[in-house]
Amino acid sequence: MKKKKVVVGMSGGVDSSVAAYLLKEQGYDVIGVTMQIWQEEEQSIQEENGGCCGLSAVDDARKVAHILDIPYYVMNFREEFRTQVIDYFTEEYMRGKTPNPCIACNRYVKWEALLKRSLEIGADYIATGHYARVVKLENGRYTLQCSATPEKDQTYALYNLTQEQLAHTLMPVGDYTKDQIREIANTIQLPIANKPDSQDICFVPDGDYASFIEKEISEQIPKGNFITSDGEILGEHEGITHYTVGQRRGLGLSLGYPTFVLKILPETNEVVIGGMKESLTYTLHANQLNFMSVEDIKEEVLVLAKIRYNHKGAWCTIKKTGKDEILCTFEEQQRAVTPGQAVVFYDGEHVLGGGTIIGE
RNA sequence: UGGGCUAUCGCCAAGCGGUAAGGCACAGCACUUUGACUGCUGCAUUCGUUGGUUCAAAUCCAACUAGCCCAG
Repeated sequence: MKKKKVVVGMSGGVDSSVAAYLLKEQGYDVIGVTMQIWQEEEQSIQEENGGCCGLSAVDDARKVAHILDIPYYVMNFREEFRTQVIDYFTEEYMRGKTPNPCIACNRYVKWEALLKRSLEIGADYIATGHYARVVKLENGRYTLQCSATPEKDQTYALYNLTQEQLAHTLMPVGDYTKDQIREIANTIQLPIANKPDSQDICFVPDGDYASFIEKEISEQIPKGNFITSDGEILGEHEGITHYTVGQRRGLGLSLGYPTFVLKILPETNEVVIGGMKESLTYTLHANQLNFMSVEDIKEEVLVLAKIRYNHKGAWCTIKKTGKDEILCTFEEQQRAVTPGQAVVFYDGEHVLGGGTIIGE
């Protein structure tokens, strides 16, 4: 029987390197690929930050591919990354929303552009080093199952994948814990075994995303007023792109009690501020839905929902309120429901689906 | 111009003769493949100024300065 061919997206990090190794051990015909998506920054900065998708990655990934004795290529996805991730990122912030670039990158760059090109070169699957598991259910649908390590579960960032994409996806790392993965990397003596985990937005290595946006659109974001929910002016803000709903630090407002961003109003260029209690809500509306373990939902369903990465999850009932709109009613109040962020629904260990948060 | 009140960290604010609480803000670190949240640590050798009383004053007294309130 002919070996199945799989393209592994290699970032040069521990997880994707071990993913390649595991697949090779499992008998796949493995091809290593690093996606070139962003290449402005200095290599030194990139390395310090351990970006997940930078170009310094190429050197490391190439070394690993050599050690594993698999073919290795670099593919250019800068155009897709620019339109699907960077443009989306800046546009969302300009609209007063808070985007999640990793989710967009996964959906449109990794699982659309990379998958397409991989299939073109004869691959059966693409694989990544994500901590998640692809499973096929009895109803015939593909979905994601939470990683073996709950603390390291990355299904949230992948909720947006389609059935077609999942059918061609392998995530071998999801069956292991982070410690086990590092152990494997050490055992097979990968030079990157102790490379730190990636974090922060990969195309904003210094973490100053607000300045990045101003550079992108080459104009100054206008200042405006901080107001209370009653409309009282509290002070001046640095431009709506500097804020996100739920944010506390960096407001410079001293009202005597902790204050949070409640709403961002791009029409009036105002940022609404209030106390902890005001940031709580029982409900959430979302659209741009994507279902995974089921084709759609007709009745109300009780699910566990995550409204941000690293959210522990909260019980709620979900109910469709339109063709592409859903209402989520939580059993307990949730803090800082943030427009632009994703809400992901879990049916036990499986991803039921998710969407983009519109508001309360 | 009389009379009264108040002046303590960027903001609010304890302190009432025994050697500067706390909250907010801010900074750093941790956490984190998004933005955030959260946690930890730091943050007035000094109490409007100048004198005085006292072993000892932010705390008592005096003058000065500034602000607030009432009377004109």
